[in-house]
Amino acid sequence: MTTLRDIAEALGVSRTSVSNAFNRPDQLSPDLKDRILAKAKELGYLGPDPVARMLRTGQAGAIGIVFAESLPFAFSDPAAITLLQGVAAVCEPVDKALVLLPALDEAAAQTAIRSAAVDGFIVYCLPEGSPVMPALRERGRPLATVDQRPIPGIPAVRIDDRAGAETCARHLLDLGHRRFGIIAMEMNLTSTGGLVTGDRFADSRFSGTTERLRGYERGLGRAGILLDQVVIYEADDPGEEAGKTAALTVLQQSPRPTALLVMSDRLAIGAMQAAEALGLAVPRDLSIVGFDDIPAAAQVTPALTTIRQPFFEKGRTVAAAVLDPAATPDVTLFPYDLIVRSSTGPAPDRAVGS
Amino acid sequence: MTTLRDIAEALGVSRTSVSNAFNRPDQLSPDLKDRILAKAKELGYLGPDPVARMLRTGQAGAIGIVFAESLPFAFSDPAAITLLQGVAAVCEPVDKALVLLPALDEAAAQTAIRSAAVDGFIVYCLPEGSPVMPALRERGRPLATVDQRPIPGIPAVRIDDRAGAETCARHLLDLGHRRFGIIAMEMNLTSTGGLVTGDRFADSRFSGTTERLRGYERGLGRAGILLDQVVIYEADDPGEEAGKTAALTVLQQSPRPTALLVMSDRLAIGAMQAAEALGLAVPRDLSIVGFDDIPAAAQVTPALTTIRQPFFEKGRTVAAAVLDPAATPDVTLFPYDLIVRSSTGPAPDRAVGS
DNA sequence: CTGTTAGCGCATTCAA
DNA sequence: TTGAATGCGCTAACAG
Repeated sequence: MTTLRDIAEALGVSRTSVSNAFNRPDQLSPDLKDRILAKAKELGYLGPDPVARMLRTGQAGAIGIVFAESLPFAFSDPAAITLLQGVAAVCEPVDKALVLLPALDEAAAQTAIRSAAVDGFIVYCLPEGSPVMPALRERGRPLATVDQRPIPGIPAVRIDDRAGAETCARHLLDLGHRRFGIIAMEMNLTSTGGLVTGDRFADSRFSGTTERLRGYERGLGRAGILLDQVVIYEADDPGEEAGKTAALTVLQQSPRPTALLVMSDRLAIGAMQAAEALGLAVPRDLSIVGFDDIPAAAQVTPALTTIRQPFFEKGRTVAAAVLDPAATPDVTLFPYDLIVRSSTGPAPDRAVGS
Repeated sequence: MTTLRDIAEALGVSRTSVSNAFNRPDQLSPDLKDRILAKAKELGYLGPDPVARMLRTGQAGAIGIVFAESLPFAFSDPAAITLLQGVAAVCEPVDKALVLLPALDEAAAQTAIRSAAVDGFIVYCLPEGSPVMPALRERGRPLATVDQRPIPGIPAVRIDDRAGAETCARHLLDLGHRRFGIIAMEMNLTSTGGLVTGDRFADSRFSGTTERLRGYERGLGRAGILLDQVVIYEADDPGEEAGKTAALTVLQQSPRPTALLVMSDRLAIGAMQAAEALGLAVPRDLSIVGFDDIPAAAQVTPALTTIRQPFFEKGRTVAAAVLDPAATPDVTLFPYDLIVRSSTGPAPDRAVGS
């Protein structure tokens, strides 16, 4: 392998000059520069080794983003993709590459994190208590979190999930619904899913799940409805299929809920499929409200009522936080909006005066 | 900053032992190991510096993937996402991180490529003649390309786009269509789009675009139809909106085409929106065939007839090629399939015997 | 404009 | 088991 030094020696010039020929061509007489470049080509020099440069300069030129899931899984999540777009939108102009780091296998993740050449880490949706977090802190690089429980001293960006969920519940209450089902996201990475009771969520490792459940609870509480009185099903993964499975069970309870509070749009879309399979018309027989407002939410039929949150902006903001930690507030709370579309309507009981 | 040496000195042991304490804990007496780890913690040692280790070992533990577009754009492409899933599926088990590198700005891309700490590069859909390619070769790392013109000596994975496109044309011909419109993908990164003639495509820098056009040409040729006799519109970007714009123009030509050959599903979905806006029923008044079979193709109404290609598998294959270049054939051609759904039907003229 | 000097932090021989 | 020595390839000061 040819190095800087080889070409310096071959030419009888200093290593600095060779380095300059590549990095600061204007600090060199054009003639010398050309001779150096020519000789470099002749010797098959591949250009300054990026790793050696990093070692010398202390700059990696990349920022890492760690996902709680496996990467193929993460890519199936439209919310994560949009977030990534926001991150990329700020990294690209400042010439930082993006390094994707999965954290499903926590041991592997720790190794990956310890050996990633990055200038900082974005941490997405990690469950509480994950051993990945300590590994991250040990790297001593700037950190910022998105969509997870804020950690003191580390910039966090998120929305008020609890308030968003409460808004969903109130929307349904306002429409006259009184019998509810809840389809919950996973409580932790190894959930097997199934019917659960509200108190189980005390153990939830995912902040979004916990908060949204509390929001539903608070919202329903305004009508005197307790979580014990509602059917809760925890999905076993974030996909549409899991939502369908969940809804199939929830909708066979009696009395059948007239409204479903669903913690994510993907699950909600699955729930709509379940309703169709059961011959239930949405929203006539059943109202469904999702969460997130992923692009598909507006495209399904009927279009999904949901909570919109600004994933792209959130991505931009975390990226900026990692790039300039000093200038970043401890927690950035983004606004959310209830987007009322066609999947929610008046409670059927009401129509018959019950 | 604390280093290996600091802790070695503080403890009066060798640097080797400290290194071993972290990397080969079993090569050390448990007692010494514990003392080292304790002292490391005490001194605030962050663990072996990944960059220094890379320099020493020559392994970056990551593979790069370069996109022709900007990253936010690339992420909006369902095909790219699925490909990425495949790539991730093979990188994850072997503990390689994924480094995303945009190449829209070619100068910036060259710098990014020269300074990326990766063990190899996957190159996706780069236009022919891009200056990014030479920069990539100069790095002297394993390379593999997907969905672009194969370069001798570099493993390539793709499908036979030309044959796939020909299949689309024949399908429509078989249904009795004789008046066609073509909605083409971009010919190069700076296309402004608009109505074009077939010969313009001689200049196309994107292999998929060129090949698919040739395929349409060959297919239509079987019925004696020349490209001159069909309306061709080049979209100015890959998104649905561009497809709608294109179709709006194409469908206002007279005589109006009864069938649209569209080079991608995203454009085709846009074209369906255009048809709807013009009050044209698909497939009664207009047949549309896409390309790629992205997930949305099955979900739109009517469901899109299209060419399915195995993006996930393609991702796995390129990744494997970069990881083990020796074991890789020069070009891997994947199969494709015409998926006939509801967006294509008999030509309307035929019904009235014209 | 050009060269000299001095490490960046580590892992890997090899010998003890 | 442990340690000493060596250099991976580069760039940033600084001096000429």
